[in-house]
Amino acid sequence: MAATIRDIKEQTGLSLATISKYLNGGNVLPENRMKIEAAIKELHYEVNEIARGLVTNRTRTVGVLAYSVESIFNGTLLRHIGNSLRKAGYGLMICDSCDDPKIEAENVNFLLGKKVDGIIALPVSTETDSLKSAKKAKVPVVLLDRPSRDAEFDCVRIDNCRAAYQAVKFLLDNGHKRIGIVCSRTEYTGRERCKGYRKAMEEAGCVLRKEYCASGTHSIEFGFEGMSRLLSLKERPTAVFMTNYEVALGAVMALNKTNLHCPEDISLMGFDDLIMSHVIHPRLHMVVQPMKEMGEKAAELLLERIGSGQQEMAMEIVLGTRISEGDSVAEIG
Amino acid sequence: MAATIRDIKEQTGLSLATISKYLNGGNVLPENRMKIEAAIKELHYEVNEIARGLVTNRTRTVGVLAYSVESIFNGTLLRHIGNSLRKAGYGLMICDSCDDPKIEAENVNFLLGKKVDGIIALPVSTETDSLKSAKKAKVPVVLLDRPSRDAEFDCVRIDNCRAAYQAVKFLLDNGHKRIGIVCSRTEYTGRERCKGYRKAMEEAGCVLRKEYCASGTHSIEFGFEGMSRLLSLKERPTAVFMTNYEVALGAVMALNKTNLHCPEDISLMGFDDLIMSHVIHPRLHMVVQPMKEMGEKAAELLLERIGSGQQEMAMEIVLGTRISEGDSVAEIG
DNA sequence: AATATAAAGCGAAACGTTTCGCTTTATGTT
DNA sequence: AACATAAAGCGAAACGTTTCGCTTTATATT
Repeated sequence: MAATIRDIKEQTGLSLATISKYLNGGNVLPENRMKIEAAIKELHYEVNEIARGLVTNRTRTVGVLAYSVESIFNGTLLRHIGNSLRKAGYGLMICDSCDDPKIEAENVNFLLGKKVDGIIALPVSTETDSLKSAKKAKVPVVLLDRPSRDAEFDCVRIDNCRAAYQAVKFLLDNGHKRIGIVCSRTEYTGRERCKGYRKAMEEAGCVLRKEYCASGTHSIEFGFEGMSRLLSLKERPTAVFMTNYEVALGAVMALNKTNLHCPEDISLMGFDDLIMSHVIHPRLHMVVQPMKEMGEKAAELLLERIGSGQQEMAMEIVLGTRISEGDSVAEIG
Repeated sequence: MAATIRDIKEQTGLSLATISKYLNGGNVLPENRMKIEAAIKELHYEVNEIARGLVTNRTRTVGVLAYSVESIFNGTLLRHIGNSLRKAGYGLMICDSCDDPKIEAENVNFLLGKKVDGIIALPVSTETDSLKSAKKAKVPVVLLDRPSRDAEFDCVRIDNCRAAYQAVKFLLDNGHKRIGIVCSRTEYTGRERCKGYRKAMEEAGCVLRKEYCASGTHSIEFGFEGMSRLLSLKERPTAVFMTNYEVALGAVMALNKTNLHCPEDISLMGFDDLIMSHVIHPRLHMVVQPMKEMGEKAAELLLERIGSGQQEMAMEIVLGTRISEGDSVAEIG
C-alpha cells in the first residue's frame, strides 16, 4: 500500500543505497537530492520504522515504568519525560506497575519483548531486582524519583532528606518547637523525608514526641486521618509538616473540618507544588521539586546512555529543591 | 546476540516453517513439540517482535492520545485501558496533547509513523479533524469520553447530559428550587452536563437565574472561584451541582473557607467518584461514571476493529451512570 | 491391499530497510 | 596530461520473522 524506498528507486533511477544514505542525512549530489525529495513528496513516502528497526536494532521507543499511573505527581513527570523524548523522535511506551513489584517485574519483561531502546523507571521500591533483566539485556535504565538500594542504576532525584530538613528548619527558625509530621512510610521518599524531619528536630534539641509523628500510607485518606489525630492531641503541635501532595490534601481537609485556623492556630508546611496549592487558603508554604528538570534530565541521560552503547558507571543526578513561601507559617514565641 | 529461530532450527533439525508454525499455535507432532520447547528453553529464545511486525504488518502496539496526561481522571482511565490491552499482549504508546489541537495532530502522525495497530483517543475537542489521517491510513480509532462532532468514529462514553439531568433531578426531588451550578464550559463534557442541568430545571419549572450558573475552565482554581461567587450572592442557592472532579475540589475548598456548613446551609452534588470523595466531609453525593468499564470497553472495541481489518460503520457505546449517595444533600421545604 | 484424505513438514520468497565493500565519477595537484 | 584523492553511487547481503504452495507421511475407508 504505502510507498517504499523501492518506489523511490524506480521513480528516481537511483540505487537503494543512495536513497537510504539520503534518508539518514548522508551526502548526495544536489541534483539527486532534488529528485529524491520530489519523489518522496509525490509518493507520500515515509520510512518504515519497523523495517529500519529490524536492521538497526533500534526502535526509537523508550519504556516508562511507573509505580502508579494514577498519581498526579507521576502524571506531571510523565508529561515532561514525554515532551523531551518526543523532540528526539522517541515514543514512550508506558507501563503501570499498580504499586505491585510482581507486576513491575512482568512489565520489565514486556518492555524488553517490545525491544525498547531504554527504560525510565519510577520503581515501586528501592528493591530493584526486577530491573536486572534489563541490565542483562544491555538495555539502559534510568531511575527517576527513587534510587535503587544498591546504586546500580543511573538515577535522577532530589535529596529528600535534605529537602525535609530544610522545611522543618524553616519552621524551627520561625520559633516552632512542637512540630508534628504527617508522613507516608510506605515508600522511599516518605521515609527519607521523615529522616530529614528527625534530623532537624534533633539538631535543634527538640524532643521527638512519638505522638507527633503520624505515619501511614501515601494517600489522601491517611492525610486526613493523620492530621485529625494530631489535631485532637491535648497539647497539639504548633506546626505540621506534610510529606507529600496527597497527604497534604487530606490533611488540609481535616483542618478545615475543625474550627482551627491556619496560620493563627497552626502552621503548615507542604511538599510538592501541584495545582492544589494555588487554591488552598491560606496559600501553603511548601517544598517544591523541579519536576520539569527531573523529567528532562532523566530523558536526557537515558538518550545519552542509549547513544553511547556501552555500559558506564552508574551516576546519580541529585537536583535541588526550594521552599516556596505562602501564608501558612506564623512566627511565634 | 539473542537466539533466533534459526538457532532453533539448527538445534532441532526442523525447518523454519515448522518452528514458526509452532510459535503461532499451529499443530506440530508431539515429538517435535518437545524438541522445540527444549531448544527454546535451552537457548532462551524469544521471538523478535520487530521482525514479526515487518512481515505481519502488526506491531501489537496501540496509541493512546490523551488531551492531558496530568488529569487524574485520565490517569485512572489509562490504568484500565492499559490493563485490558496488556492481557491481549498489546503495549500502549501514550501521547500527551497538552490540551492543544495542534499537538494532537502532530501526535496522530507520530503514532502512525510508529505503526500502531490502532488508536484510543481522548480528544481535545469534538473537532476531530486531526484523526482523519488515521482513518486514511486505515488505522482504527476509538474515541473515549468525548465523541466526534460528525460521529465518524467509534466512541465509548456516558450520556453526560442525562447524567447531569438525573443529578439535578435528585436535588429537585429533595425540595431544592434554587440550584446553582459550577461548570466548566471549555470542553464537551462540561457543556453537556450544563445542558442536563438546564433541562431538569426547566422541566421542573424553575427559573434559570443567570447568576446561579458559574461557568469557567476545567480547573481547581475555577471551582474555587465559581463557588465563591455563588456563596456571596444575597440570595444564595440552597444546592450546587459541580460538574467535575477538579471543579468540585476547588468548590469544596471555597465552601470550607466560609462558615457555612454542608448540608445544613447548602447541599452539594459532585461528579466523578475519585478518591477525594472518601475524605471530604460530609461525604459527597455524586454522579459516578463506570471508569473501569469505559477503559475496558474502549480497549475491547479497538481490538475487535483491529482484528476484523475492515472498516465498519462507526458505533457508539454509551454506558450508564449512577448517583452515589453521601451526606451532602438535605431535604428541604 | 489399494486408495482417499488429512496432517505435518519443508524450501523459498517476501517484508522494507541499512550497510559493507567496491566501482565510478569528479576535483585538485604537480 | 597524468595521477592521487575525495566524493558519490552501486549491488548484494543481511536483519528475523511469516507464509505460500507443494511434498511427504500417517490415518481411515472400502
